[in-house]
Amino acid sequence: MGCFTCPLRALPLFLTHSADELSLIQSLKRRELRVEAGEAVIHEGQDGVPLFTLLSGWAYRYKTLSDGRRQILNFLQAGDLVGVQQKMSDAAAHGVTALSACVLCVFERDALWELHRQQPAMGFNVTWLTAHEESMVDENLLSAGRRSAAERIATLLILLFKRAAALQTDGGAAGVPFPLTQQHIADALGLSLVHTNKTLRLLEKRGLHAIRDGRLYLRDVRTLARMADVYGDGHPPQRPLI
Amino acid sequence: MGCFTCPLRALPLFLTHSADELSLIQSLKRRELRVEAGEAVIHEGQDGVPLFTLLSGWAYRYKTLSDGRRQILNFLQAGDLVGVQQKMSDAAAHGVTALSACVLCVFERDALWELHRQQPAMGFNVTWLTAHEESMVDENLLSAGRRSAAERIATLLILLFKRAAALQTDGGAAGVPFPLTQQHIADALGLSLVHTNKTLRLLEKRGLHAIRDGRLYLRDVRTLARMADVYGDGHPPQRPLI
DNA sequence: CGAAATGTTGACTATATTCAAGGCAAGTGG
DNA sequence: CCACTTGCCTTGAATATAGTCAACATTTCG
Repeated sequence: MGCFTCPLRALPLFLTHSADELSLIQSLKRRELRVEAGEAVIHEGQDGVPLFTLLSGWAYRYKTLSDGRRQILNFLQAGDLVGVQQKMSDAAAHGVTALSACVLCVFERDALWELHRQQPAMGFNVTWLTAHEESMVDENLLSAGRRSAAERIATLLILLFKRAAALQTDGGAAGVPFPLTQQHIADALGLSLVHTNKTLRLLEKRGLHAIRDGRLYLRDVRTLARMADVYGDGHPPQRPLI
Repeated sequence: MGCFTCPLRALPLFLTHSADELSLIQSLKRRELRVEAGEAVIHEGQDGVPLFTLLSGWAYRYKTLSDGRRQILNFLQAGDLVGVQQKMSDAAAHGVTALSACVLCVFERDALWELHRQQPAMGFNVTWLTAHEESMVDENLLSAGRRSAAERIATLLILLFKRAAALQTDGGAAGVPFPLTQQHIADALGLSLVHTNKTLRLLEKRGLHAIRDGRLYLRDVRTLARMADVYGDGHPPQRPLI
């Protein structure tokens, strides 16, 4: 699949790039990788990890403790860059696993450096995407550290919904795909599975949201947003796509 | 103060950069900024934030909820880049406050782009530092989400100690500076002040660490490391300094 | 010296975890 | 086609970790 005709780029969410930039990206692309739901994209502690861009599907980054406790760090959706941190790893890396069937664009080993070297604007975009992902982890840390269970769930639902809606043409009017199980939600929010279930049911009974057939519907965004205490009412800004 | 004679660069922790690279950094530097302990470097939500490098002292990044609950995202020490995320802000930004008296190097407004444009290697280093900071937030999220109070404190003490020790010539043999109050520890770990105090006293009574006169001493690194379940026994890798 | 910030401790409470049991839906093999 | 398994969701009861409240000690600093 050629980068020039990549359907993702057609979305208004993404910035347009010059022909030179697209050629560079195209030249660094090695292949596409398909993984099924539940399969690992990167194993925790693995090295020699290439750079990927997630073209479609959902995945998550996570870390585990030696006794098996798992923390999901953030969720990845189409357009997200995967594997930047592994290139800089000093401390233990994280794993990446597919939540749904995914297609990834696999870049060659030194793509990260070539992007910076050949097209500084693309290097800047890598920095942008990395800083942007960090700000999502920041938000999750605020949740895990300081929000109540209900607030955490409200925050997660709103933020995932917004991101997913920005990838759709209808803006989420008919809900968005939602491939997470309650176990994923629990692991992302630092809650137990049982407590996650009870809190989720509570919010649903109050008419704030619904999850059915693998789709998420927000029924009362106003109340959810008040609970979550997140700003950024409008649409997310345009972002680079590598 | 000239970048070529910057005392920080003399430390073995930092990579050496070429004369061209240093000249560029020097040319982007506008001034030095001194802030006292407790003063804000960046206010939450502020915009038009310049890029800084922390030359000496400690600071912290944080986010707050509207009712005042605060989460410290990570701690900043000499050599850390400050303000990268604000340049990319879509969601709410974070604040940065000095923990001790600090000296910061202030860069001009478009320094981030000039670094990428004029010296791709320096652009790559910005990406490196950003990804590295993200991995520290990842680790803190693992703590807040999945570790017990004692484990969280053990993790924080070890990681802060290692970073601070790498900036000293004695490697931390006589302890390291430790300008945090228990309130800061609590806010970083997602614990209450009271519980933080009790847990800290417990670990100290067991002979694992001591905090006296604003310095941290690790008395039993082995046990702390086992509690924390962090890998990375050796010294941190060399890192770029901008 | 007095005020304010920080640290310490006990008693009580609450939020969230653990344990246990069962339900439902989808997939598999006889 | 049906029994059986498996994964995910649901619920109640008992328990535990951590939070809140309150009081006081200690240190720092003007």
